[in-house]
Amino acid sequence: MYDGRNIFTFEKMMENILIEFIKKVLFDLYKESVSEIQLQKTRKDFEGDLTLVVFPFTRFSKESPENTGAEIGNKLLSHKYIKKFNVVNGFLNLQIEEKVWLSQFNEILKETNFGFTKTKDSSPVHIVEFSSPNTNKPLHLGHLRNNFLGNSISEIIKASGEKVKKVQIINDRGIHICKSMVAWLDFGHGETPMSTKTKGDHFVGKYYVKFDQEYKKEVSNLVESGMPKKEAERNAPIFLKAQDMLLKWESKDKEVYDLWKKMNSWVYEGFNMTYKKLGIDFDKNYYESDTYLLGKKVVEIGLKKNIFYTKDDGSVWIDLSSEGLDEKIILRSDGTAVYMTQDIGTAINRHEDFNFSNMTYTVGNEQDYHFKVLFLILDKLGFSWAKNCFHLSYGMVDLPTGKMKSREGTVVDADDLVNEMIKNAAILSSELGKLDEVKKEEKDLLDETVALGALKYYILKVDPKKRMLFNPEESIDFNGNTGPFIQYTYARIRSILRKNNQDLNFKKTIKLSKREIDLIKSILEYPKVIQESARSYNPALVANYIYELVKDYNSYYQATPILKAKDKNVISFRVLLSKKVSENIKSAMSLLGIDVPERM
RNA sequence: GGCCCAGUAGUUCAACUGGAUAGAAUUUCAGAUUUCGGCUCUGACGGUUGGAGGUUCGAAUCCUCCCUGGGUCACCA
Repeated sequence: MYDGRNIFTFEKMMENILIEFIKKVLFDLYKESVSEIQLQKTRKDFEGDLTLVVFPFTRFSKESPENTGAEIGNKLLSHKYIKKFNVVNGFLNLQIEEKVWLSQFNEILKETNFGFTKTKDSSPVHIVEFSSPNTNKPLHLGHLRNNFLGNSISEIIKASGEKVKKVQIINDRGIHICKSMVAWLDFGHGETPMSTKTKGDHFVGKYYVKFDQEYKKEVSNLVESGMPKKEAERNAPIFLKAQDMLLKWESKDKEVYDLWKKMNSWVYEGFNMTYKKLGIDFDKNYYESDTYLLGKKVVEIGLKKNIFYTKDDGSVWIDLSSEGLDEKIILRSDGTAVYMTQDIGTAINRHEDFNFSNMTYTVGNEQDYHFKVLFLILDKLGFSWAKNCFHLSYGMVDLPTGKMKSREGTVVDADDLVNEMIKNAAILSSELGKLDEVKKEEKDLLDETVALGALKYYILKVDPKKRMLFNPEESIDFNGNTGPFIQYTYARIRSILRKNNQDLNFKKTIKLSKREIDLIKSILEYPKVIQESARSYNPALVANYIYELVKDYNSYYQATPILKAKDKNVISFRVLLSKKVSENIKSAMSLLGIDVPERM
């Protein structure tokens, strides 16, 4: 779906030119028309830029891979871009003329948003759903992976040339909210987030926990007085109160509704603080309390098309057994909507809102089955866009102690974690003492930038599909493959740029070192990384890319004087090269939702 | 139990989607600055890619069967 765009990627351009030439050479040599040519980047430990795999040609060359490679290599030398070649184990490594790299570097110097594909009016709209919290408790570590992923993939898809709308569906209704409400009425004595100086979502979360405690107490009391456990669980007074409250809510009982609004507003206030700190925003929020009624629409469509059927008790179902799945309920016998109903409704609603061509749901992999069914149903209902819906399914976040379990109190709270990280960043930066003359507010901001950089990078560098381990001790480590390591490299380049006070012009006669060619090659890879990362819904590719780039640069920096180089021409080139690296770092980090500091 | 996903250095992650001698980080050890920011750089140690077969020029990657861990199969979301 990303085909057909004019993407400025050096590799692609190069490949197109060379592949045609290679085909011609092959035909001249062996009278064979080969359609598939594998041209890849040369691995670092070999000499060369691009590598042609020659094994497939031995079939008709009737020669050893080595001889075949040499034969082809000799012919390719006549191409003006090709300087040298070598053959190792049947891999033909081609070395590109230096001036090609230099002229490419000159090209991208003119680019302002290098790597990004501009969106046009005609660009497709892509909806990305993420976050989607419940309003009965604050965000935790799992939400952080969700938010970082969703936000990052949105930015990446945007950079790849699509229009992106970030949305979330807020689960603001249901029995879980009623539990918090009941507990607050019974035990809250009218206290509020303001009166207790508590963040709203934590405040409401406290009562959700309180409910659970009371509920357990009541259940065990009932069991002690002789009631069977199951019965006790259904008849605990506080539980009955919550159920009653849900019914009142659904009938829009004014008192209940007002309370619900009040408590939700506390939660939203808390969420907004967290989102703001995380640097995350949405183009549109959907609320379950608005969308749960959409189910009716869905049911009508489905019944009319004979895709759904009604059981005797009035519940509505779909039979997916012919697809290897099972029967799935669409509407309860009492006419209320289930999760699936409302998801179908919401999807339709969103298509009406945005006329999107793609929609991506960022939701944990425990819901793989749900989305498989959802997309299948949408398809059966005849929505052509159903095939462009995608579940960005990500693995769970584990702790060194194992799984996060709310019952065992091992859930890592998002706000706590972020604050902890900021504290650590502050300690570390004061130890280093490089910012002693910087103002307090600026320092605080910096600690936040570094802390969030560490956290986001730590989480985003791993493949979303994979379950990951969150080690609190390692996450505050700022050495090695970490966000702050990258930020530091950026700050160091910025420091050079501040110090340089000459005009930046260099002659094309300049001689490039191997490290410089490698850096130029790395810079040129960026557009491809964006496309690849968008196509595979994988921000980790961007993270890996930055890390490689930064490692290469640090190594270069260590070995090469920049401002202290021999002549102005060389200084100019090296400063510009550094500048371009810093721009790529900043740009790529922004795709991960990470800021980079001028100094740290 | 059926279905789905994962298993790679001690640990945490990579591997350009079937290509070369499986790479980084971390840990441990040994080194580097009369130089632009040492949160830096260079090197060493560390692997039967869970196991067994198969496919082919070539497998961590594809197929089959096991083993291990997780998820999911609700008129919950």
